[in-house]
Amino acid sequence: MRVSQLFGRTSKTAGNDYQIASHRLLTQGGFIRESTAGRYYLLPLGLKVHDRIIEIVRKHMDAAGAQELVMPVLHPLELWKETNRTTTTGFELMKITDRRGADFALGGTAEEMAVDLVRKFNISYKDLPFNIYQFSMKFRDEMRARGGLLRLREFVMKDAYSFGTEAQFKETYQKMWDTYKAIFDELGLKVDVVAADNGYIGGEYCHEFIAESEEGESRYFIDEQSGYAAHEDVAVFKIDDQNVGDELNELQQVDAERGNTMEDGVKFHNLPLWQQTKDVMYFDEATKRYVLAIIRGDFDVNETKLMQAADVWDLRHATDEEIREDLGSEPGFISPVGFPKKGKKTGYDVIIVADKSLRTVRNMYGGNNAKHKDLLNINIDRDYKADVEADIALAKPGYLSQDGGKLVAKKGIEVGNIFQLGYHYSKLMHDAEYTNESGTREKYYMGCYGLGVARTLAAIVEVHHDDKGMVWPANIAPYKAYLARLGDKPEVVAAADKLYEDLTQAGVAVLYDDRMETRPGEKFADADLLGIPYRVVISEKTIASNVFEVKKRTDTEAQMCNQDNVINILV
RNA sequence: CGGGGUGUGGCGCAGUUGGUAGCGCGCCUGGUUUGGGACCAGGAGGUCGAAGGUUCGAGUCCUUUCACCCCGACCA
Repeated sequence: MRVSQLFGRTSKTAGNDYQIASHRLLTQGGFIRESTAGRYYLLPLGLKVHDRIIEIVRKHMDAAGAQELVMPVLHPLELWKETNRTTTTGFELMKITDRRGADFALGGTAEEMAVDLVRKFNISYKDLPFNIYQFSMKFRDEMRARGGLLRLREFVMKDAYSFGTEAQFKETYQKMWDTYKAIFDELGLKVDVVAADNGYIGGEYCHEFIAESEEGESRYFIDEQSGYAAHEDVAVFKIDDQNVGDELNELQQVDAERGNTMEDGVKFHNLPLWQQTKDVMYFDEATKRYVLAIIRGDFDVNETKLMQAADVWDLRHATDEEIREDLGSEPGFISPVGFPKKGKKTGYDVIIVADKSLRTVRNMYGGNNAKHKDLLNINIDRDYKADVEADIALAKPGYLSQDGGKLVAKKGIEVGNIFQLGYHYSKLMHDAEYTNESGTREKYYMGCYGLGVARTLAAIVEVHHDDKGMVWPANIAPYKAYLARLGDKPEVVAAADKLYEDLTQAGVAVLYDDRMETRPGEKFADADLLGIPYRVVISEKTIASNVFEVKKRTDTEAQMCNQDNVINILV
């Protein structure tokens, strides 16, 4: 491709809106252009890289035995109703109505479609297991698009869906795990594989593939000794016993003229923070229930774990008014002891969720559901009962993992994930069954596997760039070589044209900077900005000494070589 | 959705107490240049995000609205 013909132009500057390296460089380099927030034009250079990534993903998916197909982008809303996901999805479903009034969802993920397709075939155990996948545009009405391609409202996702028996699943999951590792490895992205929360997708466990980056939105922990890695949402850690040997003392009501923070409690009673109860009042808008989370005073509540434990999904903090007027308690003095089962005014149910850490401490102290009233020697089971007891504690840097090593906090870009779905969809959807060996129908066991192509592209730029521009790994660079012609003298033009043709003949993808009257500095700057792996220079000087100048994007020094060498280096 | 901010040629910005819109980059033409983003001369390009209002007069003041950026909840 000749630069003079290339659609999309580089830019020397970028505005203040481009705060993230990948966003700025991809825009300046003419790889992408914003349409509206979260929706981008992918320009010829950007599309080339996008396509290379797709090729690599496809190669590995096919090698893993997955089969590519394409599903409609408009999903009948009926299907989403079947799994009740019109109300529970994390991303807002985009909806659309056709001329007959039929409702469709713009596909944001396609579990229902995959099941619907498979059940049309009346499959048997002989067909299992199999894995189908597609590359398709996904639409998500994200609350906030961010960082250029990092969080889009429209993006191409590779989404795969596996079907099999429960016994077969482990191998399928492992195969996808290995496949993802191989994909990201080939793409030049180091990823951490991290246990995470299934969220709206459903199922019991999943793993995210996260490229470590300051610009990432995913926070996770790693125990570098044991290799334990988990998303902040699900990370578990070792909780030390405190005074579990102590006798249970008698529950005692005391006046407590104190402020309503945890520190105020510590100061007033002169007792350790870990002995205090932390009581956090939530309300779930989805199920209209109050959730009282209780945890040891030196820990914080992990809201994701809490939502899992309480089986709710639209949690917010309760307001002071709700706490006072509906629940008859007092902010800062909430206690599970004698806490109402229902809201007085609203009649909404209250669920008490106790963290496991409450088993590591005895004779706790905390509020008594009234201003300036506290309780001493609170003990679970004896003084209150929890509706749910679970791990709802938030991991923090420096805590010990269950394997004993220190948890180190990291940030990164989630470029892919693999989900165990189990029977989640096959139970919710009718006829999601196969015929087993004895001729009866059984639910199949599923998994799904997502990978965002554009986000991966952005992550690669985040990891591979310097102050001059992008630095593409050779296998996904839009072109292998940037041929910069300096000067427009006929002999220079002739030599450059010839090398361009020769390299092209030899199968080297060359971006030929044939722009007339463009000065050398600008051509070098563009070569650097675009991050093409090799830069070849032809000028009067190189012609005079009968050489070509070749420089790797990552090197500072160029080398001189003859034509055969150029081709050898670049092929 | 909550909080903060911004909308003026393709891009980056200026525009004072309201007086009829400017600078840099880029683009086009001609010329001089050509190894790290040149210089000279000329030129094109803007219903100032949109709608309403106040006023003799609005980029500027008021109201409404839309879009975009940043922080939070969410995700490939």
